Amino acid sequence: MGSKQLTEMLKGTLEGIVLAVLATRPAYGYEITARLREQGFTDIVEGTVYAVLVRIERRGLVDVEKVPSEKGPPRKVYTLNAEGRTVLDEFWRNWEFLAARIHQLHEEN
Amino acid sequence: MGSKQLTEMLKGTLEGIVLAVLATRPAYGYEITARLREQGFTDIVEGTVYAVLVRIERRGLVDVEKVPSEKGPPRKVYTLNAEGRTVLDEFWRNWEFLAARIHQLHEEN
DNA sequence: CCCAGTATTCAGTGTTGCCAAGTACCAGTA
DNA sequence: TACTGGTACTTGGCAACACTGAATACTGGG
Repeated sequence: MGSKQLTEMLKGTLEGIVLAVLATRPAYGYEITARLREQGFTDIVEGTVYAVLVRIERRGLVDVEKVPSEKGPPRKVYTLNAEGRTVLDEFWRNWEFLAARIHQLHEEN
Repeated sequence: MGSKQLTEMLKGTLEGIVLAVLATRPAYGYEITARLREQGFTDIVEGTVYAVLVRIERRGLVDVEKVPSEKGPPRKVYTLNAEGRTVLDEFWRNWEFLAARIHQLHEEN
């Protein structure tokens, strides 16, 4: 990434970000990467997103379906399932906790 | 930490948090740990904070002074210097960027 | 003299995002 | 046919980071 700091910050949040993207609608890796790039994560690399997807699939947070593409190899479409929604909810709680503490620290400066 | 998720989220932010604490006033490791615990990071362990302090000292973000304590071994008091303030400012920028993206994602759900 | 509280250090572990390269499939073009 | 470029996924190695657990050291009170 542009900043080493931001890279470290993404650890732990990128997974939640991907889950949140999938919560709006099912998607496949290449698409998710593109969407994140549009949304400002300009330096996000495909390999990173795919690694997250492999992980959340192995942990059973998503259902996977292979869908043929006219433009290339088959897409692996990921759909957030109940388990994933639970983890996403936990992510939001943790994020809000952390954001609140950090906001407080920012005020004190 | 209580949650593995929160642990991962702390990567990259804990350093900023410590810098922010030092920005309010100089402090030593044991004290910082205690303050963070009071502020809600109940499961933060001393070893973790000390590791951050070693790192930011090695990178020249703080000035260090050994101060005798009546209650135990000498304290290493850390003071944020100009270099550290620069890194802290960068942290705030990165944090706000990330928080904005994630907030946006939260709205879309 | 031991114990609890204060205060710091350090080796080892697991998770994570990044990097780089490779594989595979298709359409258009020369 | 051969070549290029865009699409789409996989993988091995690396560095950074927070956590664990244990060790060390200093002080005052029972």
